Amino acid sequence: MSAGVNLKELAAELKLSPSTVSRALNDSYEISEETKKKVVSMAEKLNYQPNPFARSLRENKSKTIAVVMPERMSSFFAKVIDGIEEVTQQHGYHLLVYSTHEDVEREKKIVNLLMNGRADAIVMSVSSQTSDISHLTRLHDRGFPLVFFDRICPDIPTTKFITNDYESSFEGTKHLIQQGCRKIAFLMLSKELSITKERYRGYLDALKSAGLSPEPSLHITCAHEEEKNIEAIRNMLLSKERPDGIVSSVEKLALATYHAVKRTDIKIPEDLKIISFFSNLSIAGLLTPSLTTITQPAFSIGEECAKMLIKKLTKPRQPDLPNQVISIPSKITIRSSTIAV
Amino acid sequence: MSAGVNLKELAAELKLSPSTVSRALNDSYEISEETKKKVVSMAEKLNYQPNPFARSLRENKSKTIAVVMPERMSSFFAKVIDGIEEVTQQHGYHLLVYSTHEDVEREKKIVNLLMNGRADAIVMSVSSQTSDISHLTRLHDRGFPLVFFDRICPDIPTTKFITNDYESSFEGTKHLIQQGCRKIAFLMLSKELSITKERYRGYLDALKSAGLSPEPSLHITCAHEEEKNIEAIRNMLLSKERPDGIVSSVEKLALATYHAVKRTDIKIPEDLKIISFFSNLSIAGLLTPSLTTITQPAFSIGEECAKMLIKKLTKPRQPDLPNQVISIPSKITIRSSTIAV
DNA sequence: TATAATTTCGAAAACGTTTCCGTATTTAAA
DNA sequence: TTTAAATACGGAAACGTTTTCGAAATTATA
Repeated sequence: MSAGVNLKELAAELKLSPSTVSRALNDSYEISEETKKKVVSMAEKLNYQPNPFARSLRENKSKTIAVVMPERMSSFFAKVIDGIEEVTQQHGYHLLVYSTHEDVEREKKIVNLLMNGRADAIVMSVSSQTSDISHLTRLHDRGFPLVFFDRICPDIPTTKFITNDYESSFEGTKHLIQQGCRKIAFLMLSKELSITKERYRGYLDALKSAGLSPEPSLHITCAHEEEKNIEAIRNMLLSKERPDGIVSSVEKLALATYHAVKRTDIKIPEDLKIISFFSNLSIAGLLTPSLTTITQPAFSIGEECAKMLIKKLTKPRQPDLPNQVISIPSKITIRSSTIAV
Repeated sequence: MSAGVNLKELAAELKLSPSTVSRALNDSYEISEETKKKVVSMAEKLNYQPNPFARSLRENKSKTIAVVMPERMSSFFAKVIDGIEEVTQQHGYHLLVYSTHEDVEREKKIVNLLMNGRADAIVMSVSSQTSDISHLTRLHDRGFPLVFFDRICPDIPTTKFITNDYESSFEGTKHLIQQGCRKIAFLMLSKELSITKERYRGYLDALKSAGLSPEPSLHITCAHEEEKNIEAIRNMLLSKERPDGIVSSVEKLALATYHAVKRTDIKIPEDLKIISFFSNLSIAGLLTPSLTTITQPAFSIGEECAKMLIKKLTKPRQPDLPNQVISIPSKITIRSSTIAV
């Protein structure tokens, strides 16, 4: 491992004290322009790189933000992180990224590890197993900057970024009804999740306002293995109460539905219409038939999370992150899977 | 922000010196079992969390590994990172993740930032623009632990993890030929990339061994926007030299091909057969027709990268990372897109 | 019993920054 | 001309660990 010069050596080379060099590099007003020039040019010549740990130790901040999310293999989360990175990188921040794999125990472990100050803030989307949120409240109670996105904890008084889950789901369901559906299924992740609650509520209200009543056997909760999901959906599709429409509150289950349909002789959209929350637009257009989607503004959500945190972390005397829910609307794109025939 | 006790305060509480407490917590042989118990239990009681920066500064290591890759929105890279995380997490390492967005300037910036020791090692897959590799050689020359995967730099003498690109491409092309294709196109990312070179070579050799000759107009290089790719492929499909088979060396271009085909009346596999390097298996089976794939062992590649680095970083006197290319075979799964008709 | 070895712990240095404090020199104000 | 303020820098402490060195107390050896 190579050394590289440190501040003391750089100072010796310049015949200046370390304090002066440090101040010169940090553009302090106490240093003359002349010596600043000298210091900067020598620093470049010797390729001086400040030690981030010494700096973190002294300043008590790491210039690092942690992202904790349930999975990586999802275009939604990938885009959110891209959005976060876009703004944090401009401010010289680094990103620690963790996947909980939908496992609350892993989530707890990660959060507890992060409590030691390795990161200056956390942006988080909870696992589908997370119902006990004591590890997160503890974090927040300690004054640790924390924002949520998508899968939020409503009870923790901090800033949360979501899409208009209720309205999108309502509109999506309404769209199915307008296209003639009368028995509409709802596919979801764990019922604990904020997003499923909201989307479920939107779905129910849309049914109600159309005079339709929900059918419990048409409400499917996500299992861990894809194959199980496919079979559960297939069974529903072949059951007595078979639906003529599906609202999927999560990308994964829309794909599982297409798999399930492939194993039957059901035709989309003739026998079954489907709309889904979905982020991978390229794929949505490629499915047969192409899928009507509710697209969440993933990149923007990431950007907004990051902006909020950067402001909190870089401005001098910022108040706590306000207890508010910021909603960025989704966009419904109608494709073939919901065309009335 | 909350404090939490530090070592000195913990020591004061125990009426011991900081050095003793430190040694007790690190299970040093110099400390009696009795005081170890006391220290550990008090540490738990006060929820003592060692400051990672003080530790990093003192020990000159960060327990952090950086991952630098060209994009996040790819199931291949997502799976690789999952694999890396799987083993690093077990050893208490953290992951800094960076996306270059296929931009070599961003890649350089990131690599230069990492030179200051924020991470103990880097696992890297270069951008498609990367031809000048001086930023990477400099890193390696300084003795910085560095491994490559997938898109490697052959000229940097360190460990690289790839799949059997040449053979897979050869076999994939051969498969098309066996299914009756005679004019086979090749879709690729930048020609600079190790993977395209190898896969292209496999493709060419397969053509040659079948007595076929390559047609330059059937070799398409990836552009930045998806739409451009789709149009380029569509133009090729409608040109005079239209192919009856396609080998796509990258997932993105297989999807672009399906988009392009949708805009013509060409039928897969009747008029055109296609095979592609592809990681998103669920999607591959859902495309119409389902796509014959060459699946890289993404998760394993990630695991192996991490294992190699962990060994280097945790064992006491390890030699430099050996200059070798480790290949983990891909798996070809034949689906409908290459069925002879 | 005297000496050597072992066990168990403490004091202090070190890691590389930033910043508080002090001070010499120069410039402005009285 | 005398005093006050501004400018430009150095010395040293501090951040929270780990570890080197040393030493006291205990145990084993001669």
